[in-house]
Amino acid sequence: MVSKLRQDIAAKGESGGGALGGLRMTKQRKLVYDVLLDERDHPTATEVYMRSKQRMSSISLATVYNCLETLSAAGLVKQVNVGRDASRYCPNLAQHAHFICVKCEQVLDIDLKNDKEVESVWELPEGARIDQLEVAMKGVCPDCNAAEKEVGGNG
Amino acid sequence: MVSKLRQDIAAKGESGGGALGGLRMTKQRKLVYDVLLDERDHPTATEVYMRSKQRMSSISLATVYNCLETLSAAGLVKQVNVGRDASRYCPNLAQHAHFICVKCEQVLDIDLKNDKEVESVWELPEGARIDQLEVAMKGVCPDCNAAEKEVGGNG
DNA sequence: ATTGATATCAAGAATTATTCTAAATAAAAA
DNA sequence: TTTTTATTTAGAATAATTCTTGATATCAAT
Repeated sequence: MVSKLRQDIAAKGESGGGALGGLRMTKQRKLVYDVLLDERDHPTATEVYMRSKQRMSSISLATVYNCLETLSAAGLVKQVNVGRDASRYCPNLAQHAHFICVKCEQVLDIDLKNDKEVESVWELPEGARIDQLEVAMKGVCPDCNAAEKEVGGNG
Repeated sequence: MVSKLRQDIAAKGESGGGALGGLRMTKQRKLVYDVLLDERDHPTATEVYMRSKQRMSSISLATVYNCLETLSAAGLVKQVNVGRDASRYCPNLAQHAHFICVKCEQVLDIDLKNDKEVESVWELPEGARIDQLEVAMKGVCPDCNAAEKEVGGNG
């Protein structure tokens, strides 16, 4: 049921409408999804709301939250949590980690190396079923790191 | 300065008192730390508060938050975030991941395999400095998984 | 012990992200 | 068109956390 929503959005890329086992492809959902695709900078719900509002002034913050939730449940979007900060959202479905720069606050996608598995480095408990794996890194991004060295020079 | 607090707590294990470059080893901090050491089930701040209150009825929630923050900053305690749930705290300083069971909500420490590095599986951006790495897994723990199969038997 | 400076505590107010509620609207099915 | 169901909207409610302020405790020096 949820997978049909997914298929629908991916295939059509249009808000043609149509029932999908109960889930509907609405203007709002399409808009929110487009906003995420257009600027892949891991916006928060509020940021998505502000961007969405520019194209559909009537949309509400609650609806943005609803849409993000629905899209996440449908597997089209990933909710990104780093520490206690507001959740961010990204439409990159490949397995990846997130890096947040404590200086400029930008979030970078970190891809998995070829032929590697995240799970392989952990002593996983036998008999457990793992549904989700969230990897978040905090630090200073290459840009800020370079800028820091130039100014401070304090090794 | 912060490392002295750390050393102090680790070495003495007592609330002897004493200045530590500004940071003080107070009864409250020691208590909060002891609570974490006594039951290593990754309690939330509120849970730590309730347990602490049994031993020091005058302690306040705000103080528990302060202590947890101080201990985290000192590197004695790790703040564990899984999704948007309340932060949990653990005194396990070895590098490890966390697994939370969506059924029983218990949190398990997942150790790193010998000779493995988490970083090794990721395409890390060159020039970045990584200060923190948080790995959180969600799923069903071995116990709940076994119980589930007995009852449902569904797929 | 007394004093002065500073760190910490406690209680409650404030903040913030998020979820909930209920009525209105839109879309699909009949 | 009518009926049914899903969704949107606005605002209230919630929950975790942080902030504020005055009171207390601790430290360092006398």
